[in-house]
Amino acid sequence: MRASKNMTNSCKEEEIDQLKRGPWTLEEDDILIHYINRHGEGRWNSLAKSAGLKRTGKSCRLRWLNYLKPDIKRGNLTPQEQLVILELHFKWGNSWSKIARHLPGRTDNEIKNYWRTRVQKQARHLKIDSSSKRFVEALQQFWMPRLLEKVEQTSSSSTTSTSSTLTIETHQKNISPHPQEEQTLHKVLTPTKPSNNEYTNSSSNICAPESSGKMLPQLPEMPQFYGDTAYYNLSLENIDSYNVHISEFNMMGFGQQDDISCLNFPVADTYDDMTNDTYWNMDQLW
DNA sequence: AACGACACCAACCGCACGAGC
DNA sequence: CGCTCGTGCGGTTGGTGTCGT
Repeated sequence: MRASKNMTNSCKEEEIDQLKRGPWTLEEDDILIHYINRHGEGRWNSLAKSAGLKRTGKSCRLRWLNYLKPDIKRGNLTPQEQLVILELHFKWGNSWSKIARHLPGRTDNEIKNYWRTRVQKQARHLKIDSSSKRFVEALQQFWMPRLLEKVEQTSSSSTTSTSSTLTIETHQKNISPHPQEEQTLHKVLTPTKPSNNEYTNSSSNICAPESSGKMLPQLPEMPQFYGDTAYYNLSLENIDSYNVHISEFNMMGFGQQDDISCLNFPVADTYDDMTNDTYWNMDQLW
């Protein structure tokens, strides 16, 4: 009995020794794709054996889910996707797979990598603990507005894609004004400069919450244009937070829109160090 | 051109959990 | 009840490409 058990163990060890590790070859990919196309996913250990792959079931599963699956989206994360990641991370923390479910075609691994390489890098840069409230607030105050700006630029420059409707809500509260912060937030509210040089309040980019289309009372009638960027003559002394509703991202699978359509940006206390743009390496965001 | 530092990301690892026996 | 197996998850590692000196 013991002998047979030892034999089983040694056979298993031998099998494990023979298993291949490291990067997948094109041939292996091909085998896995064809096998799954014919037999479907699941039972990864037996799948690996039946397909003749000298890989663990785990390895096959990972390769399929993170790389080979047909609906996997490749390439850089869009500003929209980055916004969703940031917002959902505030909500759920490092639940990458949960976050990934809201980003069709993106894998938990990809999102995790994005967070670790890009977001945490900013934290290191700012010398703040990435899990700290301070960093979260910094992201909400300086990073997300820039992403929003990017989203807006993308949507306004694109004539064919579904436009992103950004809905910005303000709350009243006294906070100490900060000049640089002021400029940042002004730019969040930047509409695309109308081609005919006329700005109208009917701009669909900025409207009241709940998709009501009502204009924000805090927004001035006319922005000041400097180049292609419009700056509102808006005092931030009374603004406590933004709620940004992203109601029409051109992305699939937003069935649970209620969960994520409202991006809440509380404006925190002053950030003496972080308000300087040089602390934020925006080039690496997209 | 050579080298080191750094960034990115695919792949691996260990753990947890549920199902089935 | 305890064991094994399959699966999923988050954290970590290592290979590779890029950039600066």
